Amino acid sequence: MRQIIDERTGGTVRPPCGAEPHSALHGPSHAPTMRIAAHVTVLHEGDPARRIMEVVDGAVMLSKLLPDGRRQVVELLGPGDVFGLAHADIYACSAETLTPATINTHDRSALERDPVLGARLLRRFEAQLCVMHSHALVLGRMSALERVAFFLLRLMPETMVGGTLHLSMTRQEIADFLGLTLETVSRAFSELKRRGLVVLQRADEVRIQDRGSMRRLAGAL
Amino acid sequence: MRQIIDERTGGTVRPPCGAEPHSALHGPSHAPTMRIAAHVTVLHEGDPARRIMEVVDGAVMLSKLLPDGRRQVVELLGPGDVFGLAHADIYACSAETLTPATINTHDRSALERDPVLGARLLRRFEAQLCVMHSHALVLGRMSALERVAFFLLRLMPETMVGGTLHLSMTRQEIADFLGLTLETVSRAFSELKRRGLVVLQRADEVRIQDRGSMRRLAGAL
DNA sequence: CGAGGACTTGATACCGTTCAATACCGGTGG
DNA sequence: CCACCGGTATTGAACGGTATCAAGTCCTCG
Repeated sequence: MRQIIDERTGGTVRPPCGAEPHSALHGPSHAPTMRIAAHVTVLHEGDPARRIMEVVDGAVMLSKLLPDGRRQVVELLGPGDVFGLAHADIYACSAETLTPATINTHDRSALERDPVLGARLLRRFEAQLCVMHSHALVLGRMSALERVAFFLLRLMPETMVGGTLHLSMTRQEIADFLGLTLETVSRAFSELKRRGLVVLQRADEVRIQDRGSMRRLAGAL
Repeated sequence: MRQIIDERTGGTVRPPCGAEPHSALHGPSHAPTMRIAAHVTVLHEGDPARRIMEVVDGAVMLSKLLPDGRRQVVELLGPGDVFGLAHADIYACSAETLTPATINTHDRSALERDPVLGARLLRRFEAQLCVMHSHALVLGRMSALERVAFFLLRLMPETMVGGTLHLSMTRQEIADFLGLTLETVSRAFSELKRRGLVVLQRADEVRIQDRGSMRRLAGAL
């Protein structure tokens, strides 16, 4: 059995589990904005789906569980990304903050009425669907080393060239995202380090040393 | 090296490769409907993305390639599903018909103007995104046998209980969808047959014998 | 009847998992 | 300040599932 839901609530209130997280800190009742600590589960897979959420700031991780406890992190979200999707009025994924996050929520009924919101979500869904397509390629066809290289490139935007990337995920979370075990992820990091493609200041601080080789490994992201 | 694009054009014209498939058989020029034979590549990954397509009838497969030829089938589409998505005005996937298909195309610019179309696409994108989430779970965390069981259940709707399912995909295509090799897919079919969960009239005609066991294998679809 | 393609099955190799031991890091209390 | 502790990460050894390589079979079509 595996530890699934991390309850290191960073000191902030947790929204009323699975029901309506209506803590209106800012904004009107139909689109409240919430400030949430890191490592808080915002949504539970299987709960009734009443709201759609938008990440304003911070990072959120969506995951799904198999009955026997195997977990897959299906999406990593940043500012602008949308979650709280549903099949048959049931949330399809759990959502957990990776960092402190600001989240905007909309009532699903508002979706029908607000065409501006609809247009924004449409663009965002298209982008997220494209990312999922790439991720299917990663999960279905790439080796462990390639997956980790891809992961790091994805987290390190072109802009920040020489910067140090802070990973806000544990090896286990990265493994669940990449369809590997934490040991294999760790070995892959060590191998990338050994080859001189990355430098690990600490376990959660990476600097990409040789971006060209990384790209080649990741199949040209 | 692998055979990637299947050119068994079933006798029908192939739309002008990658450019605007404007064969207006039915409907006005801004939303032409095309009738396309089986095994025709409608869209090429990397081509400029001008249009959004909707499957009216038939089955379409979306796939992505790695530089070295490895392929992943990222989505299987049926009536109502949408494809032709893009990052940076470039098609993110290739699209190939699995059966004869009827496809509706919309100019991307029409998307901005037509809120009814937008609302329909939004609902559909949400559904497809949910399916991709499940697929990530399949690719990242399931064994070969589980993947094939999941695949068959997904293709066999609840309604058709005792019916025979006709697979319009080769073992290679199924393998590329499930992140396996064709040999492993074949072995999985044989194993399901051996266990009495399915009956194979022919290689491409399956009957699900024991739906309960299949569900258990697939992790309750 | 023969040819080609798709599928099945077998033998072996390899990559990633599993199990286990050890190292590291931050925090707490002596 | 240091010893200790819990959680996380790294590393090693053995195992196993899937890929790979290679026949051989079945089906369809000419």
